[in-house]
Amino acid sequence: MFEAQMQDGKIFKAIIEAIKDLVQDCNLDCSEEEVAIQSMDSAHVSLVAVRLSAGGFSNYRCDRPNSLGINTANMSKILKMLGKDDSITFKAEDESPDNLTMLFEGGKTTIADFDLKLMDIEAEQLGIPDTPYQCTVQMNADEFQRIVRDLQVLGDTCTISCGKEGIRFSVTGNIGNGNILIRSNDEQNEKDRVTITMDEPVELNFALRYLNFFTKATPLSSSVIISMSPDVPVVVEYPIEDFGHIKFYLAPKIEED
Amino acid sequence: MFEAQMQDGKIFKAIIEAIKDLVQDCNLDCSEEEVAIQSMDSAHVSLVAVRLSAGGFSNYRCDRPNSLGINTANMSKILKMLGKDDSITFKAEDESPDNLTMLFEGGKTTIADFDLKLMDIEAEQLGIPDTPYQCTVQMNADEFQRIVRDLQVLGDTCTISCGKEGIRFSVTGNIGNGNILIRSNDEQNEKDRVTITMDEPVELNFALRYLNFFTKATPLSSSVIISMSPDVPVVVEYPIEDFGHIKFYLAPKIEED
DNA sequence: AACTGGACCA
DNA sequence: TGGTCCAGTT
Repeated sequence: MFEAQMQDGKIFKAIIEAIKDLVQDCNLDCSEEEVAIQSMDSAHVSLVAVRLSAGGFSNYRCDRPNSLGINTANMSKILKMLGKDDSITFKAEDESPDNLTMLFEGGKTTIADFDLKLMDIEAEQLGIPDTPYQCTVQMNADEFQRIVRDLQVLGDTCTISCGKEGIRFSVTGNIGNGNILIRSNDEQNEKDRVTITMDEPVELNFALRYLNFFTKATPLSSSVIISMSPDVPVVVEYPIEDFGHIKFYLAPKIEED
Repeated sequence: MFEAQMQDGKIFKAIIEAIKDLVQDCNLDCSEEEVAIQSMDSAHVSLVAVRLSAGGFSNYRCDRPNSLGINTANMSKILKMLGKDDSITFKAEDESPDNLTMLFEGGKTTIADFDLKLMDIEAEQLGIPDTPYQCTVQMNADEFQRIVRDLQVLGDTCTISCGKEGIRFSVTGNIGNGNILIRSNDEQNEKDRVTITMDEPVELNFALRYLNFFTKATPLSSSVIISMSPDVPVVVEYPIEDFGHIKFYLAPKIEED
């Protein structure tokens, strides 16, 4: 038996909205410690990893590790029916369940329950090396979203350079070039603070198209954490309060000479 | 001579908006007691019945019963010009009038009047049995609208089950199943109150497409009254304060075996 | 599917 | 008056 209640259901809704453009089908990997999602996007370019630790749920029980294969578009359709302040209770059988049952509870009078048909999804095992990164930047998530959206009008590829003084986003395109520099600072209010932790400067190129997909997770977090090392995928992480995080991985473009 | 003034013209506008997707042409049946509309929808699947009692109008005079055949789309176009707080005064001749004249009066300075061309519409007489129903549920109209809209993503057919404890809306579809249960209650504020009056439980299937058409009448009323008996059409009624009601009838789908 | 404008609600 | 939600549009 798997059963877990999330008080603030819109967190789960936001997660599904954040990944559904990248990932068609994925497993909810439920264990005693967490509900996790790990999946390459449909084009096998980027990777999504979600962690919802058991401690964030108000009730959590998972007798046996289990993978629940969902179609994200269908899940999204059902979550459209989630009320403003509804909680979600997830339920599934232990042995190869056919359905994931979700209870939406809000006002006292209304209870909605939905069965989402599950599917078998082969779990490609994805080794994510947990190595330290050469540069890590924490900044406002809305600002990151705006930068990535804005720069897309100039070109497809964004150069992200991280040094002590700050992080720079640069695009070279037909109509012109652009540079946005975010300076490291120590603002009073956490929202505007920009924190940089680094050993050596790093400069890497990325496809703006994918960075834009990642920023669909912006509603989940006030800040975003960008981690880079030479020649390895960048990590774009949105912490999810009480639960864990959603992380996106994207390999750098190789410099064309 | 027929002449009637409706202080709050947007009630009539809302009625036309509510029925114009179902009914192309219909008669305004004017008598000493009321203005009534009765019509099957174009596909002859459902039935609309409106009653506006003479008492709701601020001036009412109907010398002779008369049927004014209108095209709802054209009526809607004229009503688009109704001002925010305008009253409407309807005027028509007794003997087979060619036009229905409508006066829109709001601020003291502006008066608009429009003549809508009338047409002859054969009045198919529609016997609506006025039998008591086995289950009657009164609930919030907005909530009913939301449920019917939401469930449409899961499938075409909705099972409505009414029992003592509440009313349940269920849909079975390809991507999964859904159940929304509204519990009978005795809320303080009338808006959230759910009242169930019943002899025996009833369970019937309906086309969500039509239930959705009916909810176009939601702006007319804070609550909706759903009445069901086995094997007869459901009645979805929106009371219209001071005037009467708009009722929709829809035959249940026969269980496929 | 994303964006937009419009409507309703707080 | 601003925010949110929904429907229509590209």
